[in-house]
Amino acid sequence: MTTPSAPSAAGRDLPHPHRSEIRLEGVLHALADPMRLAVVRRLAAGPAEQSCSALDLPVSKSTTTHHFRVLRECGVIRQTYRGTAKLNRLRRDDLQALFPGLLDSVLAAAQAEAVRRA
Amino acid sequence: MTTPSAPSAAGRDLPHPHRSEIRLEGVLHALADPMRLAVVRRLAAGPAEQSCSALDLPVSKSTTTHHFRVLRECGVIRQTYRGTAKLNRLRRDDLQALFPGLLDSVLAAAQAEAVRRA
DNA sequence: GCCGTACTACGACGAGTATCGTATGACTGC
DNA sequence: GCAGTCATACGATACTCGTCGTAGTACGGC
Repeated sequence: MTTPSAPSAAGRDLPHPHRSEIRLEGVLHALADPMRLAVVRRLAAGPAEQSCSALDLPVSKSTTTHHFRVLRECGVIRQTYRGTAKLNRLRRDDLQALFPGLLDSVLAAAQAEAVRRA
Repeated sequence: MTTPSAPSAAGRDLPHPHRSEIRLEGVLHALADPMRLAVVRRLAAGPAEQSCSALDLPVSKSTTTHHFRVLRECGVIRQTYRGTAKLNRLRRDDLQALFPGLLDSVLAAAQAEAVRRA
């Protein structure tokens, strides 16, 4: 079937909360899970856009999908399709505008704790 | 029934995690709940030490106790008995030493969101 | 068209948690 | 001693969440 008005590369759209809909408690809840915090740390440290499978979490595919969905629905990451892959990137600008310094503090805290535990 | 090894009167001690035992994910989890975040905000804004009942949360006494316990066990607050009341205060120093700027960022974010919603 | 890859949707299960009511313990003041 | 206040402990309940497996959809290449 021919998609009339949809470009093939980005045919599927995913729902994202608008900047004004992002809630602090949602962001904190999303970051409070170790698996999701690890995802955010790697998105912050590595390339700006990374696919779900590139992060290779130590859980099943289903669970990986679940965590990425939580991060997206809470406004922490933005997801876009690119062929069969889905690319993820941090919503740094939106988070910085809403909660200045919060993301950086959490990332620095995570880094500090990782160093401390090593 | 006479408690044989009754903990002596004024010396009721409550277990607190040592500074080195405080985990980032625990702190974030504690702060992700709206009720607990409200408690922390009021402890930060008001007098340094406030009793449990002084905050007058819109939940039952049992639930209030539960939330204070979570905050204490995650290392966010310190609780000490004073007569019949129990005084709560933020562990600002410990949190600042472990995760510099984190608590202030969260408090500022909560304040910003409260203003935005008004 | 057919197959492989990447991700999703759905249902299920166990663990954790937020809430409550009631009963209990600790302290203060009479 | 007795009563009142503050907070706790315990059990119950309903809900959320993290995890999985299986079945299914979308895309790209053969």
